[in-house]
Amino acid sequence: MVTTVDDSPACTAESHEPHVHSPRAERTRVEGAKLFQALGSPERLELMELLLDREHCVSELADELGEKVTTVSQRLQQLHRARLVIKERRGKHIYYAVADHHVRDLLINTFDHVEEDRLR
Amino acid sequence: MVTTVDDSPACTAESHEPHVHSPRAERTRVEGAKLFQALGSPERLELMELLLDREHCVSELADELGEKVTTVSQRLQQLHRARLVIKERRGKHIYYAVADHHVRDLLINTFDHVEEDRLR
DNA sequence: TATACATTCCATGGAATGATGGAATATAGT
DNA sequence: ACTATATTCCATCATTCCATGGAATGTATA
Repeated sequence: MVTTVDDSPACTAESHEPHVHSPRAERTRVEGAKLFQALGSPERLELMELLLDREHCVSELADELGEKVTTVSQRLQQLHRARLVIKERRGKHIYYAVADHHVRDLLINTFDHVEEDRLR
Repeated sequence: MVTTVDDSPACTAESHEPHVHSPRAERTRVEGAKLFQALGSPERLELMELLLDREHCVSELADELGEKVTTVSQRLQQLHRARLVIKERRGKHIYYAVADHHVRDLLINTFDHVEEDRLR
């Protein structure tokens, strides 16, 4: 059964119900899309997963994943552009970490959701 | 300041701290990535936004957005493959709706997050 | 300042994505 | 069965994405 917010009459072929909609700003969609797009690869999700545990520097992540440093750096920058991670230089290293608890929750909820979806 | 879960010693150039990590299944990342990837475009987000209000049939959405029906249909199928929407045929029309409250929450939280991020 | 190490910048080639038109399928009404 | 409407399927073409190598930048230490 399809769950809807209201139960206004369905559209007909001839004339569709005029739909009053209070849209988010175009910019919200564009930035939201960037955020989702950045999370839309298993490789970058794996980085986020490691960062959920604790901060890591670039070379450490590259080691742990068996990837080239430049590759990992590019991925991290993508996540950083989407404001999903923050970075801080300390000495020779640059440490990346999950940006905030919103992002943390978003990831954990989504992982849980996907895993529980599999049981049904 | 970078917030971390623990405060284990930082990595050094010579030897990185071995990092014990209980990873999610590879499949979780792959499916999670598909979900995020599907949401990773302003056009598809606009569809989801309309569907947050109520269910819509394909032609209705195409009308409302000024897009070709085939284009909208393809976008909807992508969202459907990622289990973000469900569909139901009633007569000549096929109605799409947001899959469940998890998806609804995910979208609303993310939109809010992006909008409030802008204020800082 | 010279050297080593960590990270980023930049250009490139190959793969994946996405919009689109036209054909195919499904459903309802005559 | 025939017609009209709604949606999807399929192939194509242009765009975008992504990993990678090599150069450049930044930092610490001798």
